[in-house]
Amino acid sequence: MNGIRKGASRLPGAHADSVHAGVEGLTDYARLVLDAVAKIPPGKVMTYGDVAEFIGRGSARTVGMVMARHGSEVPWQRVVQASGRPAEPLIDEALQLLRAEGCPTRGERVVMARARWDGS
DNA sequence: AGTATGACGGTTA
DNA sequence: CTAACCGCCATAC
Repeated sequence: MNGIRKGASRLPGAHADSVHAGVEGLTDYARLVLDAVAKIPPGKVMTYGDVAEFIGRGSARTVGMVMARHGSEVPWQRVVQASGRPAEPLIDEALQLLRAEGCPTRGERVVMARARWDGS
């Protein structure tokens, strides 16, 4: 329904789409990602791909980009790779935080079968 | 308009 | 298990 998407209802002078950012200088997409991550319950995790699917936009890659820039504002440790392993530069700290909140782990990875959150 | 990049994911070897 | 490849898509330039 409705074809209008961009253009219109935009302040004159603004470039367009996601630029101009409303809060914290975040793009609309970044807000969707961070909002989703903030909803993951303690002890549970979502993969980058899960988040993209959950918000219906982007991909695992694009979610990773948002997390790299603004992840510090949310429970970033609850977003892991599909393998259950936290992203490269954060493995140790992420595992430490996850174990502290009761997330099941084995070695350097989260036991996805038990900790993966479906968004319910 | 295009090109390059990246806290990814899945497949194949 | 590791490594290479390709698809993915918002952003930056």
